[in-house]
Amino acid sequence: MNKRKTNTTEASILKAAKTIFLHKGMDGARMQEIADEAGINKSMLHYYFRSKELLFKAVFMEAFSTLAPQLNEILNADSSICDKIKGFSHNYITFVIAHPYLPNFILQEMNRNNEFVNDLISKNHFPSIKKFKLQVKEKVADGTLRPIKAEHLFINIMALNIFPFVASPLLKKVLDTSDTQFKNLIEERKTEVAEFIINAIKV
Amino acid sequence: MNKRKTNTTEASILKAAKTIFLHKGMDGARMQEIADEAGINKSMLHYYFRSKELLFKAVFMEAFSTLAPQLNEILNADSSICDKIKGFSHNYITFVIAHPYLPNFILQEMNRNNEFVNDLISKNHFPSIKKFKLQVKEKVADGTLRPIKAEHLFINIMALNIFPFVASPLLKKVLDTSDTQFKNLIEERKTEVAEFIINAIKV
DNA sequence: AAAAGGTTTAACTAAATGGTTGACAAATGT
DNA sequence: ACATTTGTCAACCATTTAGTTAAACCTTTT
Repeated sequence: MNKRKTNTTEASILKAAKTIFLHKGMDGARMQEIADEAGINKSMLHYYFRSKELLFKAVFMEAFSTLAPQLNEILNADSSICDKIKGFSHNYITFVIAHPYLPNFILQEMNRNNEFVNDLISKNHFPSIKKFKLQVKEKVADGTLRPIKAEHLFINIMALNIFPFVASPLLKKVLDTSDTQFKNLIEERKTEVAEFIINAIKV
Repeated sequence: MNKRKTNTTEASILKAAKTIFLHKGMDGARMQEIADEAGINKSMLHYYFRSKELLFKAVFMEAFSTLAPQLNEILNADSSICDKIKGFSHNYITFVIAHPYLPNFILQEMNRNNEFVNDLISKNHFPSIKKFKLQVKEKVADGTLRPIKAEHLFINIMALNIFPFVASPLLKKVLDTSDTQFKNLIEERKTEVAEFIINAIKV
C-alpha cells in the first residue's frame, strides 16, 4: 500500500475540487479543470472519487461541515442571548472573510439540488432551533426582550451576517465602493451587526 | 413581415428561457430544454437571439429591470425613513412571494459573471445611494436616529428582506418548518422586518 | 530480484451540447 | 398570380465533456 502518495493525491484533488466547485458551482465546474488545478491526470479524479457527483458531494459535505457547527454558537451555547449575538457575529464574519465563497456556494447548491440535501440531513444531523426557541420565549416572557418570535430573530441574525457576502457584487455597485472600501464596511460589521440587533430587541 | 407570429414566438421563447434560466442558472440551462419548454424548434432560439449568451442576457436584463426600480423606494423617494422602510419591506416581500426565484437568480449570476454586469451599468443606470446617505446623515445629526452609517442601514434593509428567499432551503431545515409554515413566517415578515429595523435605529 | 498490488498516465469512447444548414411553408408586396 | 421576404423545422456538424481502458510505473513484500 502506497499510503503516502494516496493521501497526498486524494487531498490535492479535494483541495483543487474545492477551489473549482466553490468558484463555479456544480454545473459550471469541469473535471478537466479540477485535474489541471491539482496538477494531475483526469483519471485520478475517477480513481479516487468515481464520478463528478461523488466528488462534488465530498466537497459540499466538507464545506457544510465547516459552516454548520458555527450555528451552534447561537442555537446551543449556554451564554446569554446578547453574548451569543455578539460572539457569533464577530466569529462568523471573521471566518467568512477567510472563506468568502463558502456561504454563496452552500446556499446556491441547496437551491439547485434540494433533494440531495435531504441525504445529508440523516447523516450529518442538522443544528436545531429548539433550545434557542425556549431561551427567547423565556426572555420575552420576563420582559427582558421585546416580543419577537425566535424564528424571526434567528433569520435576522443569519441575514445580517451572511447576506453581505452573498450579495457583494450588487452591494458594491449600489454603494459605489471599491473593494477595499467594501472590505472596511464588512470589517465594521463585526461589531455593527450585533449592536443593531441588540438595539432592535432590547427593551 | 409576419409580425404576429414573430411577436408571439419571440415572446414565448423569452418566457420559456426565463423559466429555465431562473430555475437552473446559465450553466445548468440547456438550449434544448428551453426550446421544449417553449414548444418550438431549437433553431428558433438562435434565429431570434443568436446565441445562448445573448438569450441569457435578455433574460437577465428583464429580471434585473423588474427588481432594480424597487430599490428606488428606499434610495430616492421623498418620504421619511420610517415610511420608506415600512413601504419597501411590505412591497418587496409581496413582490418576491410572486417571483420567488428572482433574487437568487440575480445574486447568483452577478457572483458568477462579474464583468458582464459592468456592461449593464452603463446602459441601465444603477440606483445610487447618494440621496439616502444625505437623509440618514441628517437624521442622525439631529438626533432622530441612532448613529449608523447609511451604508450599513441599507445593507441591513436589503439583508433582512432578501435573505429569507435566498436561503429558504437552509432555513426550512434549521427551523424545521413545512412549506406552509415557512410561507406564514415570510408573510409575517411583511410587517416584522420594518418593526425590527425601526426599533434598531430609533432613539 | 521478482512477484504483487496499488497508483498514474495517454489514448480512447459515447453522449451531450451549442450552433448551422438547406429545404420548405407562410406571409407580404407588386 | 407570382416573386420575394420571413418564419419554421429536421437533420447535421464540431466541440466539449464525463467517464473508461489498458499499459506503464512505483513501492512494498517475499
